[in-house]
Amino acid sequence: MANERRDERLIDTRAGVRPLDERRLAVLRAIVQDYVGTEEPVGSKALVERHNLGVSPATVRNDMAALEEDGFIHQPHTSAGRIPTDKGYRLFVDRLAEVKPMTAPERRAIRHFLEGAVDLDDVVARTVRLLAQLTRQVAVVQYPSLTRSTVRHIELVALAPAKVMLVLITNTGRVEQRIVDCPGTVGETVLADLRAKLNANAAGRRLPDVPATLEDLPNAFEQADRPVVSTVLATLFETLAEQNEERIMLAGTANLTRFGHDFPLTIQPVLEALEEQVVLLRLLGETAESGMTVRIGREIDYEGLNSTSVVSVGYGSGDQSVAKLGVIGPTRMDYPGTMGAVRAVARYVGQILAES
Amino acid sequence: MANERRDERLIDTRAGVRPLDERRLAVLRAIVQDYVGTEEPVGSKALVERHNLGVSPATVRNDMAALEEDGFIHQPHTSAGRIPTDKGYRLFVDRLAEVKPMTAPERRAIRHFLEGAVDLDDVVARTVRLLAQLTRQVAVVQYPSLTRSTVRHIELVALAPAKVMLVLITNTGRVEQRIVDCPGTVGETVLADLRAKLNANAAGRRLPDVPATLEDLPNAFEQADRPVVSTVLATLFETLAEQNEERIMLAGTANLTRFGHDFPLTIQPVLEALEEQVVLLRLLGETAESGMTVRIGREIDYEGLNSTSVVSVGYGSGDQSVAKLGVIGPTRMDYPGTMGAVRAVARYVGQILAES
DNA sequence: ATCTGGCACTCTGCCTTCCGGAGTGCCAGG
DNA sequence: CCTGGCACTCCGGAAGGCAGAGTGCCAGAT
Repeated sequence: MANERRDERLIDTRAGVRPLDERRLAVLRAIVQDYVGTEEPVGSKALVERHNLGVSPATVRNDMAALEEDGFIHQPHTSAGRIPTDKGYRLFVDRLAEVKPMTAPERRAIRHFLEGAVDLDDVVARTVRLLAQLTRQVAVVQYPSLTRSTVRHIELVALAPAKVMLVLITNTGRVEQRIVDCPGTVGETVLADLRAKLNANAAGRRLPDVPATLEDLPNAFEQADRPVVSTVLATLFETLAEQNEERIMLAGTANLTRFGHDFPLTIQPVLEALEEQVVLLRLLGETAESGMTVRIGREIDYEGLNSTSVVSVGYGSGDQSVAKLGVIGPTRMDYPGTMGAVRAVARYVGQILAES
Repeated sequence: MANERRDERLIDTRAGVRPLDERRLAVLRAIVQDYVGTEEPVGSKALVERHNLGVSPATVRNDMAALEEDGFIHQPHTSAGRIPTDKGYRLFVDRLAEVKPMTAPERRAIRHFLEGAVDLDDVVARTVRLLAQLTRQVAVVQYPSLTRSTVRHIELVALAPAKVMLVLITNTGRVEQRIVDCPGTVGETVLADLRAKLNANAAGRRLPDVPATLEDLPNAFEQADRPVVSTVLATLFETLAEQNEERIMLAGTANLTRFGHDFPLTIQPVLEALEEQVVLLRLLGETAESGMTVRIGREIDYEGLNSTSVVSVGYGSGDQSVAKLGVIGPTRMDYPGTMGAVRAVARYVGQILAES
């Protein structure tokens, strides 16, 4: 008994002012669960009725007072129930919640739904819809980024004597194309030669590594052809480097209507944020490289999303993540369930990408 | 005087039960304008104060009673002001409103903003944002459709011995790619030959016309290669025919918050509709081939959008329209302004597309 | 030392009531 | 055919009242 207590004390150094004993944590957990379920401030009596805490409401009240003093819960008005604060959710997520795994039928359904996809666009589209449906929140999926992918093929097409179309195809199925205006006519043989050399050197490499391997390529050509080759290479490098081409797909905005009672105020800034690709990209970008990231309320450094939480995770075809996905919902969300869904979907998209 | 009356009678045969004289129309116009401005039912007294109708409130009341009987306006409750009905807006749009042209500075701004686009995606993205901003409503832009475009280039890339990637590039800058699983190995020479023949026959043609010109192509190849050629052709035709690949871009959903006072109810079905590409495509699809189309409230045969209006128009690089764009807003919208913005934007996108 | 039952207190949410204001329809007179 | 006047209706907000839920605290029980 004494030992247990000591343990908790150690764990809780950061979390609160005073040591949190087992029961208090249980109370917090119960509050979070009930509040998420009912959307209404939860009081001591209701708590002991719905969870068998084995103590009386009065005792729970004492614990609640302590939890409030430590900033984990909060009372909208005197004589109302308690609501978890951001800090309370944080503790809940970190210590009290288990990611809820999907059931076997759910997993089958996910798998089956994603397998029907015909191309990359479709994979992303299906993923985002699925995620929105599973979590009943707003889902965001980033397209597999160019940076992390490898080159599958580079194609050059002569459109006009001095105009070449450059097509870059990645292992994730993404296709980027650019028109190159060349400084002079481009012979078909040169083009074929260049095409062959490009693919020989670049195919299979990760995009950021490509420029290094091609640096000396102009020297392999006749003096006369070097300007053209250099121009094409420049465009290629530019395409490779272009980070801001990162695209994002969104679904489930209709779920915003279930956000809260005080409508326009809550929903407007969120809708605005969702329209800004930049914001979404930054949001996903802040996801940890491995493991799931949960950001809660004020932890998000974008004002419009201060009353939302974001659960995000990387996904990829191999062990390495090539892009991120996640959901955005009210801070009052079902964290275990949401995290379970996000993790499962990420896993399966990864598999699908690896197979194709 | 008598003549004038006869004219109106003729014009109004469809619109109402009784002939509508000039003043009654003026009253309707004033009601629509005021209601759009204030969002509140408008009464007789306020009307005569704000518009110089030259008659007393009592007279206006008589006109209003008539307008109501004919179904152009409607009273939310006894002793409240009047609100235009869908039918009222219809009459307003058809007979009482002039499309409001953009001012010169506005036109310059539009032009300038769109000219900054670097590729097709960017053009569409800029267009939709611009439209949302100008109208302060939800904007929808359809990508230039494959059907109306012409082939710029067809590219074949060998990915594996029996795997070919087919890339189709259209004159509007759109790129479609497909992986073809061939029934047997494909020689590089055959591939080159096929590529050359494909482009020779198809380049410059409108997409729907392409299949006819390529029908006999397999016969130009050795017996042994015909299965491969046929497979590639089949995939190409499939890609050409695939109407449902029509993509759409959306912006301005945050403007939905300005829809009405009774929130969740109004906004939810709209958000749901906006997530359904199919619905949006059908919506745009119903736009007339030439001229602007305005659909008001119940005229839209999709339940979720029954309290919205849609203003849409085709746009294109030449005189022919290659896709549609439009905005979705509350039936209570500024029709002249919205129509002006939609028309102007469509015109400029067309120009931009034609230039590139 | 900790939990518990009891009690007085507070506050919200809802319902009812109650006007003032806006708007109407109708009628009689210009 | 228009207009001023008038009685009527109804919405919307303000004020008051009441039940219910929840709290904090204290004294007694374990």
